[in-house]
Amino acid sequence: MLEFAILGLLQEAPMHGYELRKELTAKLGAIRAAISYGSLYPTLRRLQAAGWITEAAETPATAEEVPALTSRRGRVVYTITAEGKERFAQLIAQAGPETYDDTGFGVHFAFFARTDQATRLRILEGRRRKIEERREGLRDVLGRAAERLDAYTLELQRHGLDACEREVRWLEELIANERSGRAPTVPQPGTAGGRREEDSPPPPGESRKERP
Amino acid sequence: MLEFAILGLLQEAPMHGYELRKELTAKLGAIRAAISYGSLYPTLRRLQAAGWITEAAETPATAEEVPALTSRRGRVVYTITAEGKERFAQLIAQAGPETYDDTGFGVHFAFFARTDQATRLRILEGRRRKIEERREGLRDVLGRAAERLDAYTLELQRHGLDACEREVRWLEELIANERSGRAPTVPQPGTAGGRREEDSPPPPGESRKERP
DNA sequence: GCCGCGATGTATCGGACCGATACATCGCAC
DNA sequence: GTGCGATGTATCGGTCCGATACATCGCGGC
Repeated sequence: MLEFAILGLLQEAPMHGYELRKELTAKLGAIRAAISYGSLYPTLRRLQAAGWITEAAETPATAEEVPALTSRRGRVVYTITAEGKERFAQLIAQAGPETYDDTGFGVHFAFFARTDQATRLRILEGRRRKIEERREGLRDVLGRAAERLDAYTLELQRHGLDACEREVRWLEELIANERSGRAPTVPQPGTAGGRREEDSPPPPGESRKERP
Repeated sequence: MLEFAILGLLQEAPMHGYELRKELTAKLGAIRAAISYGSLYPTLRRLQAAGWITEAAETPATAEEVPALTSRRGRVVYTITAEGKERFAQLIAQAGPETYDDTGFGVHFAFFARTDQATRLRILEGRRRKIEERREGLRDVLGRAAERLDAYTLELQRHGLDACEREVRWLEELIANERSGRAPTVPQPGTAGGRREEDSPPPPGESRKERP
């Protein structure tokens, strides 16, 4: 998951760790609290070892001025490689069942602007199915096992059920939108030619179809 | 978290691993998919080593009938000890900031029937504060950094913001309800006078001192 | 002048939890 | 009589978190 998010973010610009964490937190704020350095740095090292990103100590722009007086630990800037972009594309293409759990879905969704329409649709439908299953499970418990559970547990289930129903509706809208809207499929990694606009996705969701 | 949930569940009845997982999944279905055996069994071992639960191989009721013909691996039934109950009470009393994240809150909430009212209130308010902070963060991003993000990411934030607002409202209701005396449930009065027989709520400091 | 303090910045360590996997038994439908 | 899904116990590698440590920088207050 983190690997995917990092590769996705670094395609927008090279960054150092701290910055990466901030951007990650901003982009994924809706689904995760904040990425821990305890996972970020080891993952960066792993990605570098795999050749998907390169690491470069920041050169002090004021060149010879500041030599090695205090052995300043410079910021380390990470840049994605061609292999890294390839890897990212591969991860998108693979997008399987693990992509449908809460975190996995959220992270993939956050990078839908870099995902082709067919895959977007596949992920949205997979997620919907998963949530529908969870919804049925909750309905079962609320129906059949209600008397075995205390009132607080039941209230928790009700709240969860409500969230499920709401998310299914949200997904329905997104799916309908994706299908009808003619998907100006965004910058495809690999297809070198053409526009390098990083955000020109189709307008998703939106739709204020509230009861008037 | 798992430790807490196991100690809580085993106070209702002794169980073996498989059963424990099923009950756990039913009780926490709203917040977690399913507990993995890869965490369940090691945790059981840890709890046993700490003396909070005891492990007993199930005795084949049909005693001498089935000796050691196939070296039948019997089911292992776990029972909570007095120290275990103490530990559970202690975990409730400690309930700090880690209790306010998604999973931690959910698990604690699921055992509110075994939690005294003051602690319930503290947890609900801590959770509310936390969600309010997340909400403000999302509003910030949607307000200030909106043009930096693509339409999908924005839609994700909007959906997250909506969920936050909804949860805050839910918590408000629960808190008001908790303060105004009795009744765990929020919207439905439903369950009238029924007394639960299996969950005897005799937690550390329940009963009187209610503020009508 | 200098002192604390919060933001920036890199990094490690132990532990919690997951997903895949393995293996064995039981009852039942085909 | 055989396959197959539910029941049942268990391990292993890997991901990620929370706590912690340490260093620099700019700023306001004393």
